[in-house]
Amino acid sequence: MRAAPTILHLDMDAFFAAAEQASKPSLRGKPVIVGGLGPRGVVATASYEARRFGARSAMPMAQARRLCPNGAYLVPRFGFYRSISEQVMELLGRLSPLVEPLSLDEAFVDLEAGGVAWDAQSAREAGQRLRADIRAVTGLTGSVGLAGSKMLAKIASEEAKPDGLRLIEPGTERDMLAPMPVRTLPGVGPATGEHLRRAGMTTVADLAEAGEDELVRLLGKAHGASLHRMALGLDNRPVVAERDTKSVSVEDTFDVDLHDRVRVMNEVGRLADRCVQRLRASGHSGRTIVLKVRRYDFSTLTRSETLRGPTDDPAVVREAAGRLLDSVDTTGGVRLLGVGVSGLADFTQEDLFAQAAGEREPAEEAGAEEKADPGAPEQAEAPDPAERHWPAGHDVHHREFGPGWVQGSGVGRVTVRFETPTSKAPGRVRTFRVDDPDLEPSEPLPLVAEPGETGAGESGDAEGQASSSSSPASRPKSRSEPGSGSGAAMSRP
DNA sequence: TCTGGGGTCCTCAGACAT
DNA sequence: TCTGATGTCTGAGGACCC
Repeated sequence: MRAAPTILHLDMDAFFAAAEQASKPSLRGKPVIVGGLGPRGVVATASYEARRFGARSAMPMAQARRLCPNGAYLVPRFGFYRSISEQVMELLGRLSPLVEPLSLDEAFVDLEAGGVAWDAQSAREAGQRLRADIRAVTGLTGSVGLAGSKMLAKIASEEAKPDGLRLIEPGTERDMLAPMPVRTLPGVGPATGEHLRRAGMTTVADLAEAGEDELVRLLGKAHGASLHRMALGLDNRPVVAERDTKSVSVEDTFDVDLHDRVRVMNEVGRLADRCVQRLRASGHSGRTIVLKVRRYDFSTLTRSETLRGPTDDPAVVREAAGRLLDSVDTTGGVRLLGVGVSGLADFTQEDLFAQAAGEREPAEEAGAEEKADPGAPEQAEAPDPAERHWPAGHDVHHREFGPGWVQGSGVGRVTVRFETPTSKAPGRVRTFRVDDPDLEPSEPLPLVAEPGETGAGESGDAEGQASSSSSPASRPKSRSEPGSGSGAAMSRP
């Protein structure tokens, strides 16, 4: 084990929700929940205000709404979060060449490799500086854990939350870990936790005392042995800057279970095409095609087929996925379909397909929020091109009133709050027809004001209903938004 | 109104080659 | 030719993480 606490773990606090609050002054200090707004959506992130009502990540959205009926419910804007994440990762890169991103809002840094810290004192100073820099550049807060290993640094950042720093002094690790619940250790989820509880082990000290042989007997060789080492505070995994991708996949959960076999087959083809787009965008081809089917009763099965050689040909992937579907009984209904490719190789054919697909679906790269609506009625084909969708929380610009964001939409109306990240006070709310030609989707504004910039977003004083023009509107970037109809309940602060 | 999406890793079983 | 041991590959599923 490392002597000096020079592994840093950064975890941004309630990242998606905090980014939305920073972007929307009227939501600051209020419960904000980001996630899928469709009937089968789950919470991606709840702000600390929403957590006080019991809302949590991975909770069904319907349950969150019952617990926190006055919260603001927003769909994720991954492109926006990614741009903030890049700023944060750049700050981490100044500390060390060894930065291991875990997700948009989390990363490990080896401070010793960067030469910025060699003992507890210098590590603490580097951590404090980093937190101040993140706040200055993004306006958001992050929590920092410092320890001699990745496992302990992650536990430390969890303890530091929100907006804090915790350093685990060398030599104190085992005493600190001993009383903690087994679920604290990485790799212990609900199933393993219950398994251990039935064996009489509830704390990390119980695991350490049980010994490696007993844990291997209970959990298998790899898991048992690594868990025993973790329980002793031993973790020598290095910080790895670059990891090879092992698989690429896409999946869709449908708002209503699919029963029509032809529709199921069409969806598999569509998913195969999307998967290949991703595959090619990442510069890979792959040998093993995987079909995933979640049935009406939530039972999940996968079928896979390994080809003679790697491919990035959409027709080949589509055909293989179709063959795999032939071996699956879908009577009763299908809740989710997924297509993936693994066994990746580092080459790709001419990118003709990606080009063609890019022309069809220019918004694809922006992430999951841009995907086609999986919840469309089974009979319905492409939506009316004149119909515009306004996802809750997304930025818009009105020719007269300026920048704002969608507070909610439904029954042919969209409600917009006109404010920007630098507005001094919550902005005014106005409602428009969804096809109002003066209203356009827009890009997110910077969260932190440039030098010399002042607050904005309070322009105009015209009343409520806007133009009744019925001229065709230009199409918004996002093709659809599950649950945007009547379900995008928003607080009215 | 129960349970997303995109990944990784591990285990186990069966087929097959040596 | 048959049998058993062993290793490898493939396919399926479970658990976990963010």
